[in-house]
Amino acid sequence: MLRSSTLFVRTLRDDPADAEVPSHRLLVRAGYIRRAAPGGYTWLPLGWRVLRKVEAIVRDEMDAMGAQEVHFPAMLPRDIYELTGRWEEYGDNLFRLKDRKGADFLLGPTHEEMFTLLVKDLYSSYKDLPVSLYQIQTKYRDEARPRAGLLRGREFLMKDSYSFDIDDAGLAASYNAHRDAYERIFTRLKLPYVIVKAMSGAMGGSASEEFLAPIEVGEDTFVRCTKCDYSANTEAVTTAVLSPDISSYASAAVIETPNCPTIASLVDFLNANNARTDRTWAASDTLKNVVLQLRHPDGSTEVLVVGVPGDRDADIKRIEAQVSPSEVEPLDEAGFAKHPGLFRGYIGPQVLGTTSSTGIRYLLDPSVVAGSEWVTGANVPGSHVLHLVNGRDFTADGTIEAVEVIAGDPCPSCREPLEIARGIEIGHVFQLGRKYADTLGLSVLDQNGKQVVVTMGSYGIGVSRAVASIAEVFHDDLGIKWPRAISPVDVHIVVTGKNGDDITIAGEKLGAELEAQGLEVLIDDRNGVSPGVKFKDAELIGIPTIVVVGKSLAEGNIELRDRHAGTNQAVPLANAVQRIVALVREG
RNA sequence: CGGGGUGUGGCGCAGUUGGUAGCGCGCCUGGUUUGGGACCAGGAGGCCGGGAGUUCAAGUCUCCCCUCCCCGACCA
Repeated sequence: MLRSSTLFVRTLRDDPADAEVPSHRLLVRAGYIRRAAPGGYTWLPLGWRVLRKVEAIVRDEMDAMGAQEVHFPAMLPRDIYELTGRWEEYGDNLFRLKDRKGADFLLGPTHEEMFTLLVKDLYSSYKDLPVSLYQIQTKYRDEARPRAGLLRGREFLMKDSYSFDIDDAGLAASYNAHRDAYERIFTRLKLPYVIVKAMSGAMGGSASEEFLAPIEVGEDTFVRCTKCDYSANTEAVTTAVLSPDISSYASAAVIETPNCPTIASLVDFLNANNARTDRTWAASDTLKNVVLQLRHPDGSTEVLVVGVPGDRDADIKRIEAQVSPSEVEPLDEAGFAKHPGLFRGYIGPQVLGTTSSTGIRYLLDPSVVAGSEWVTGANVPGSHVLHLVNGRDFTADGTIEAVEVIAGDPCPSCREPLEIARGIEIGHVFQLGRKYADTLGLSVLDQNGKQVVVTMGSYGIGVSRAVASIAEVFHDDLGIKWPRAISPVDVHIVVTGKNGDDITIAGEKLGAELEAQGLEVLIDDRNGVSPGVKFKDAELIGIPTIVVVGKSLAEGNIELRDRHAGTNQAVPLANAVQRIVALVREG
């Protein structure tokens, strides 16, 4: 039985000034964690219990799906990360250190290399596969900006697992097994989640999904459909292509548009000098050509123009995700100087494209559909062209998802409006493919005696982050409200008597009986502490079931308080054990 | 890494034109209290983020560095 009188904890009456988000504030205030270093936290007894319970659920489900637990060192030699180029690639985010001989080491930010090499070390036949391995490990990343307590630290606990298969079908099965296990884990943790499509980045084609807990203080932005179950990271959203709204089939016509370098000035000019009869001109009638510069990994650069509807902004991050590993930036003055054919504000698709006069690659956002009609630059200062039809008057080199996704955009799956929300990434499942196996030489003999490169998946759950996310979801103004499965104990008994009186004796006896039934009990046995203080502490600490043994004992009752529901009911002491045990067992 | 803010006992804060540090909570002792963060009395606890400087004298002024928080960049 944990006793408040001796438990190593101190609750704070005031919010710590440096904590902004609720989970950070409450975990510190209730005595679960203490900051020990920039981005590093000490787990106090109550917090450590919660962390271990989350860990236990993760372990239980990983074991149940057939993955096997291993454990690597956190401190790893440089040469292994040199093999995949990640010693350099990871940049400043990697914690590096030297041993006494001057040899380089790092603190592992993730362990793909180690797992790959371990399997290579031990296995060499298709008969050994598939296999899934995992560990629950402290990870180190020298984040540019640790924040929000446990939500983004520089040292954190993560479950990472890796699957190894002989072929794509096997990988898909391993991937789905992990995905299912993750759903069970987050369900048991009572952590709400949405599974969003994520970018698979440079490797291309591989499936990648993130588990996000929809919480406002989260760092990830995602969209979800208000009607169907579509959801995606904003970078990974695909545009719903609608049929073009063609109002006329007039021929393209160049008109003079002096002093109209921006979309707004152009629209105003058209409405004043070239009004249409059916409606007014709008920004969405115009085609905006955004000039970008790609910086390729080899250091070379390439100018790229992206065409988007004039009422929408281009989302550089989204574009970048599709051209990764190349980097994207707007073309600067010096860049424009090298392309005299481009007149800023008057650029039109007639001079764009790899086969055009400029030879500049030209891509269109999918919302610029074939057959749609636009007002756009005439490639002469002070002139625009009307009725330019995609496919009739110009073509592009292809499409790229380019516009900034906004609330109300149509869902790619059902066309209903999308909404935008924030979330915390609590899990990620990813079909890695053969990237690591290739570079590290992990292959096995197949049934024909031929070497086959193994295909891998990698899967992560932020364990310490999950603790914070749960506190983020389950709290109120008074404190935390733990879900039963991960509460530091099952029952919090508040005894409001004085040492040695009937109330204290009854409370102690109840605690012992509950413990005999296998429950974990915290009893507030502090002497001389007023009931108000004990109630406040109990609410702050947030054990889901609070049992008050106090003045109602005179009528033979105890009080059963439900921290989640906020209810308080009198229960005869004689039935207390049975009632409480039933409550805890039913979860 | 850029912008803004911040740093004074465990926690929250005050500290004037430079004069040698204070309040509330918490903690200790004694007493009175005991159903919603009690009261009285007496205590302990601070290199005022670090360093350098100006000055007879620096929490306070100057310079450099660091921390934490927020926004952005970054983030398997």
